[in-house]
Amino acid sequence: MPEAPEVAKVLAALEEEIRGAEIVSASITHPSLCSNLPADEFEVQLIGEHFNEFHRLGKYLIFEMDNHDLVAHLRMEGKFLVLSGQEEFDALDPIKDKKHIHAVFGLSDGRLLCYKDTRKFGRMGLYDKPADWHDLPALAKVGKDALDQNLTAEELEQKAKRRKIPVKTLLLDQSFMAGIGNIYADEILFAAGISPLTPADHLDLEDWKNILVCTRMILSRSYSMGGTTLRTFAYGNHQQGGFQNELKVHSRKGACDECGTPIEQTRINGRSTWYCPTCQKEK
DNA sequence: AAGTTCCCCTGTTAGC
DNA sequence: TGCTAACAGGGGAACT
Repeated sequence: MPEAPEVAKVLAALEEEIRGAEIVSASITHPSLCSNLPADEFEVQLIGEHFNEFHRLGKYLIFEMDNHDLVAHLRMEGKFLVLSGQEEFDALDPIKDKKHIHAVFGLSDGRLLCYKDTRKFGRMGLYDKPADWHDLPALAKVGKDALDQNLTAEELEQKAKRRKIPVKTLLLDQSFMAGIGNIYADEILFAAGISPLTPADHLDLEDWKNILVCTRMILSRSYSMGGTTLRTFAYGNHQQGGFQNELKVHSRKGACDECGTPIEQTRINGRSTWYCPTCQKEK
């Protein structure tokens, strides 16, 4: 479940390892991984390309190459592994690892960049370079990143005032604000003292200022802790996060840290949702 | 325009 | 103990 902090950790680790590297071979064994091109064409177009620049928008990873931009979304379980070479690949566990590697990119120094995704939900798109990477087709519907300093509470309030859906559902809408997933939506609303069930149009400008401050505080804190590892998240091949130890409501059973009221679990728009009925008021 | 439902996947967990 | 059903979840398509 990589959300903005986890995607940022993955991207930073990759940039450290493969910035400037050239792709000399490409093998895609799960064709639907490629969202906008046939897999064979995808493979051909990547040959000779270099990983020049690394960007993140919401939960998307953007690799600027020479003639293309590669846009990847890890969804729930996608991972990039950087292996020293074929020997290390051959030594992988066939059931736990090899079986779930759906793409292997050979680099000019002999290393292998592998994409592993147990549930095959992740996607990659390869596009001709646009003038601005914000213009990439895969990102057309993605709103401003939650950590974008140009994002204001005023525009959130404007967008939200015509929406009757629960505020939690709106926080998960990537066209509203990008980068928040199920874990941080719960944590942000706890920090803001707002019930996830509150209809979005019941919130005023002060509420949105509050939500935006809490969003930035929590996402930044989580990034500094290495992200949240609840199930399987890891970056830099094996490194796990630490923010799961600081979660106040998400996936927690038992008493609220602040007031002792039992944390409630419910389902909002099909998503498991945790909140404190005392600390978080419905408006 | 806004909201709802279904689908994609497979490993893990809950329940009988 | 062993089986099955439910669950986890982001985003996109199709629908009302």
